[in-house]
Amino acid sequence: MNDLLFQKIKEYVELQEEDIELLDHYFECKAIQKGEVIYQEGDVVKNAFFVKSGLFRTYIIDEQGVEHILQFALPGWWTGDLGSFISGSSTKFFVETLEDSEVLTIKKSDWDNLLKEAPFYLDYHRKLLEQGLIATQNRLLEAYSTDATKKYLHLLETFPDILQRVPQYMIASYLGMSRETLSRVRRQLSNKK
Amino acid sequence: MNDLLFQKIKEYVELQEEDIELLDHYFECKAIQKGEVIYQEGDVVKNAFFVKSGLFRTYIIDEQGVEHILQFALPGWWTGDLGSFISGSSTKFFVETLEDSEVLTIKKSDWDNLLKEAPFYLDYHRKLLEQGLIATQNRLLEAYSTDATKKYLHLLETFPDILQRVPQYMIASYLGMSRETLSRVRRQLSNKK
DNA sequence: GCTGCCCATTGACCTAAGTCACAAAATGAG
DNA sequence: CTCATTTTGTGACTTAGGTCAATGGGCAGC
Repeated sequence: MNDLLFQKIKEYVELQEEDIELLDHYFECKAIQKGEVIYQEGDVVKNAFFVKSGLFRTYIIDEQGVEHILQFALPGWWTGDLGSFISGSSTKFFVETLEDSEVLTIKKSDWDNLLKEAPFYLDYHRKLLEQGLIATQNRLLEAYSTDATKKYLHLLETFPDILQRVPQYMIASYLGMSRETLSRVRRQLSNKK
Repeated sequence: MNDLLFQKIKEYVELQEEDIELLDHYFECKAIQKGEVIYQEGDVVKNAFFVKSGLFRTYIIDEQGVEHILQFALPGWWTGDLGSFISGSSTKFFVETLEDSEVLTIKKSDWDNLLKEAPFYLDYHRKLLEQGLIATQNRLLEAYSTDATKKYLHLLETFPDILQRVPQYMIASYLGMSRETLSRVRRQLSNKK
């Protein structure tokens, strides 16, 4: 069942019985194996993905061939590429599972219907966007005003368990530093204790 | 009149005659002098601001007392602090005019009414949030994957006129570099030509 | 036409983080 | 259990960009 989705939506808006039926109608559950790349650079993203279980990463490969991780998506989060999904342009991102995962997917046309038909969904989506924008702004400020150690400590506070689930070099990429730097940050922190 | 607001909304959704009347009813025009700080750290942001003319900056002051500019707002843009406005929490930001400006303001309760009563407005706001989130994600990736020269060149492409209107040290802050670095980047670029 | 102030430039030096290269763990497949 | 692959740790060195301090230019107010 799609309990997690309902629960997450309820954090923002009220849900009636018929709303739940509508969601059940539109969303499809799908299992995805660890290591699968569900979208890559050049693709047009035609589905939205709600993570039901497992873990995803979204990353870009720059001109020098270096990966930069934009997002990890844990259960209850959305993943994909909003820009490509909305506009139909091709994406610059790669979206990949880091663990065996389950997602709820909805295709673009159904998504648009849902937004049109279901005010509660529009409202939920809007509030989610607001939160997403605020969070991304904060990350941008962190990128500009904070050194490597503080970025790492801040991540530990906000996602204490991510370290257990993701290799360090991906954490480093997410934080915008080299894996060597993260390794040294960790050593310094453990020496201090 | 509020033509610019109508025009910007029309970029995303259709507007009927009665919608325009509704907007006229809710929004108030206000002139703000150059150099005025309309919100500062600790305030609760109680209005949304649509820039009709002039120029704003939104910045933060970090623990070391250094300013970091998050946004310049040109005519047709919104400014303020979304997080504080939505949640009623106090803001970490300073919002300041860089030129004599005019804004359309709307207070929180009216904003909420508008979202409730006017589907077109909800839709407009949603699409604006989507664009904002995409743009901020791109800036974050740029911060992590691009050197000082490329960041500057990219800004020149996207806002060719901003340089004429804003002191260089603010551009540097917006780009996440020191004013000295920006100065050297500019010298190198002019030497190359 | 002065006087001050703000801003940009420049040089000298410093430092955080990146890069490279290699070694040591850890993980996982058979 | 073993071998291969992935991931992490470390040292030596490089580098982009930051910091500090001094200089000079532009322009507003008088």
